[in-house]
Amino acid sequence: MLSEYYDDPSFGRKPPIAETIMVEYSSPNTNKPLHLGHLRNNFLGWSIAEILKANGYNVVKTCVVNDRGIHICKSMLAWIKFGNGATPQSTGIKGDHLVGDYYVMFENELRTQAEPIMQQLLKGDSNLLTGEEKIKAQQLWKKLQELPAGGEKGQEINNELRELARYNTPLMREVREMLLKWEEHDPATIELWKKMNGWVYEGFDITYRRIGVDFDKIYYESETYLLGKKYVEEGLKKGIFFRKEDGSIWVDLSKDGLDEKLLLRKDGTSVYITQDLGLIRLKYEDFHPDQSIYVIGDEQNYHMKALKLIAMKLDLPKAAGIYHLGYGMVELPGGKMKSREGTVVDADDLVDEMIIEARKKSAEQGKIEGFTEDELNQLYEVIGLGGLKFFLLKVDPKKRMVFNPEESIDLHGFTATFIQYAYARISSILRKEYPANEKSIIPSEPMPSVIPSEPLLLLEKELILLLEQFTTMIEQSAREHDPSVIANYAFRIAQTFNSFYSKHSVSNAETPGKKQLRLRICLMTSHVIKSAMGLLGIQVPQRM
RNA sequence: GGUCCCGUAGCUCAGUUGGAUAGAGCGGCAGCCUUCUAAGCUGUAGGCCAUUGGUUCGAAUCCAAUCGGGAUCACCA
Repeated sequence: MLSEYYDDPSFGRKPPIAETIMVEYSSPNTNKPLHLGHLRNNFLGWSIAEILKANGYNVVKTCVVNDRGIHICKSMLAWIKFGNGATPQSTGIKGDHLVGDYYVMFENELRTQAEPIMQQLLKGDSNLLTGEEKIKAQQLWKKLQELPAGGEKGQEINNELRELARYNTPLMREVREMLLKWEEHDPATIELWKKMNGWVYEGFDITYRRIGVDFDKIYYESETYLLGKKYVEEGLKKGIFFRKEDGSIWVDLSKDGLDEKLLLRKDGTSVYITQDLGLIRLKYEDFHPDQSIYVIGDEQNYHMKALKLIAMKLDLPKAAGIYHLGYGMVELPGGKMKSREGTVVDADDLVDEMIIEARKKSAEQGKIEGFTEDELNQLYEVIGLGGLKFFLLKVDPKKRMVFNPEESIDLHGFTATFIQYAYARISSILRKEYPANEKSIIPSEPMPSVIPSEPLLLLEKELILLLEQFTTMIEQSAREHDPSVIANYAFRIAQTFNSFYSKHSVSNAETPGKKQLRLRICLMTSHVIKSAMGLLGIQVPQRM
């Protein structure tokens, strides 16, 4: 094994096969900047795509941007009301953040407007409401009177009342009007929508580039949200779906353990799942994927299960190849992230912080001699960003995880830095042995094939056995859709190498044969580390 | 209430196609830099694998129940 692959940077990867897999991930809304949860999604999606490529698949990375709907209208309305013509240029604020700021302003204003209505409702006075809502509010209020205060049920009703209050504010009325205008292609509304979305995309681009994430194809919901209706008609004809008295169209999934699911509103407009069905077809026409992986939070398990079932019932192409990679929420040590409490960790801020921290810690280490300013900046980027990616990818995607800021910037233990450090040490050895090849670290002349006469030492053997497993790991991580398999593996390699390194010398090996053997082990280890980390989207430095 | 996921060391996590003394990292304690980078290495303490019952020669792993945590069940997306 060693003599065959020691100098093969692509060791572990498989030859291409004629099978296409689409990986959909990231899929942001355009009313808010990216946050910590999105980072887990992005890193996961990107890494899974790489892992599948390493298994020989043809991979198409896609992103479905949710660029339309009431949420973006909220930002637009707040901008009209409070913006005074502010732009990213005039304020110096990154586009996605600027738009996000107006979204927050909208929510604040909404709360202010809803409060007096809520107070009225709580007094049992629902005269501010009309029709069905008035009746509903009265019913809710009566129920509330019968319940003990502070109970869970009471809280629920309270929330429903609050929803009613919010819904009936002038602000919500305005924003709904705006959405209607958008749907009627009102030129001014569309223009503003395009402008503000444009700002968001500029902002997203910067973030994506920075975190090293990209896509082969981007779909916009504004272009796809009307798709899928004809499949509903089709399903209706085939008798898979049914129509209720009010005209809405449903599918009964109770035989499959789910409930009835709405597919088309009574007014004939589509819902989330309708456009998803359309998108399946569109994706198929564009790329003919054999499998389609959706990287979406596990709170959508139910939705994705329903989507797949319906697609199978409709006999959409490759419906059986739909796979939902549902990942758990990222929580903070104090609990969930809540925008209301301002505990949302912004993606851009977090990346900045990680890099600053990398700089600080490097200075503490006192290891910055002999680097140019550019090299240092690049190194901090590699360490900071790598640390963040590794932290989010090292745990099983399916599980909820706790993001501890202090732990995430740690450079010791089960971290990217630990592995990067091992790589830098190997590079240092190889640099010394092959000074002419500092850049490539690959010797220009093949090493003489020396069959070691001495038996392998324990750590040499361990390391070789571990290296041999790389192919298996790549297979396993793809099969389980789990980059943490690779992260764990890379760590074990680095760990074993560090032990080996401190116990046995390479350049001053006991015999020339041993030296050749160890050089090969080193070379191969460095290739495997670089390759494994590459699958996670993490770079490794020659020196650090 | 129905469905689904989770519960392993003080903390964060591996291990779950059943197999030998349950593994890492952090944190604690004790050591190691005149030899290839100490962002490292070595040693040590710390666990009734939520609980109870079952299947089995054998269970952290499979089954059931219970307790605790979470998600979801919208004419929202």
